[in-house]
Amino acid sequence: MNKSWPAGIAPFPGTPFARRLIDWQRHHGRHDLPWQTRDAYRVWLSEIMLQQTQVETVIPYYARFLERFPTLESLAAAPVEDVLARWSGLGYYARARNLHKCAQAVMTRHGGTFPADPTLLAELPGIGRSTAAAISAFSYGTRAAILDGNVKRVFARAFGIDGFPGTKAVENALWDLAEALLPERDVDIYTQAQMDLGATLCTRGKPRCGQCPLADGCVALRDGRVAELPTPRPKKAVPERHGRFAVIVANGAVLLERRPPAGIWGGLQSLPELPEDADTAEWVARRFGLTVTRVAPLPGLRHVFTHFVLHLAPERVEVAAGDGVRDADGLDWWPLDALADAALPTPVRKVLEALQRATG
DNA sequence: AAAGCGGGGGG
DNA sequence: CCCCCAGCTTT
Repeated sequence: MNKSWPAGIAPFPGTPFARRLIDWQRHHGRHDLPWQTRDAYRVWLSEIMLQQTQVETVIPYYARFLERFPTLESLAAAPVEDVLARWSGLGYYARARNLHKCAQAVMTRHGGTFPADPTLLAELPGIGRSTAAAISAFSYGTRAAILDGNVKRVFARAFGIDGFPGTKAVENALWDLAEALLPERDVDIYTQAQMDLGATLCTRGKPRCGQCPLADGCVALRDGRVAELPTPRPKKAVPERHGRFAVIVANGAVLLERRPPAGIWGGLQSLPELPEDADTAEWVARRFGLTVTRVAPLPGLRHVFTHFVLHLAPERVEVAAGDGVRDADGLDWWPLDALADAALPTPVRKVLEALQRATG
């Protein structure tokens, strides 16, 4: 309340910033997104899915997820494997593991109801300061500031804020601004307006400044700096890694191995990873107690992560029918026609779907 | 091919 | 606390 206006930042001329956004939202914002309810469970689910992921991508996942987990109770009671299976393809799978933990925490700590206080929300797994504010504003009308990528971009341009928003100093300045600009009322509309303005007008490339309600006060537009703000992340070289994966097939099923709970593709089902120098047939025979009848390379795949590039080299391994697998913990023979139900990362899904198409 | 997108956890 | 990590889509 009554936060002091940040130093060196000029207020918007005439109509205040928040008023402009709220007025704009009523006519030009999005009002028909499937999670625009006051149901905190649905709001929370959407906000977690929307972390690092755009609206259009989220919509089908959101629908399929709610179909399987219609209530907080059903989600909390489900095995984490089922949660990961419905998350498969969305990426950042720690979000799904935290989502599941969070559902259980809300059941035990809060009696099955999400708290309205953003501070309490932010103590739950997977919910940080911005997500907590969004959930409480949308679900309960709480007066709390968000600061997501859209807001950072709008602020950086509108107020001419230099510096990469990932650095502590710039981020602190943006949070101060977010708090100072927060309106007294209609915070839910204001919050949606910031997201919608950033997603539909003040986009990264080709922003539509001609339609922007902030145009007459926008520092970046005035100074011809729209294209250079916000300041981009400093570039860094990404290392390359190589991985060999065994595609062990028998009787129309493939052997999947659950990955360790943390790290890349944590908790997901994947293909067994071959050691760099191992002889494929020998390693598969020893590791799984299977009799290998044939090994053949499959087309490789280049998969780009933010911090490294992974070259996947899959090898098709045929084994004698009727062989059982030794050390069955975390291992599953998965029918190729049931891949839709598997908790697979996208590149592994690609490899297996190509194989399924090839073998019919 | 490069950049964008919130939060968790380790050093 | 700061730095690194994670996976997909869009441009």
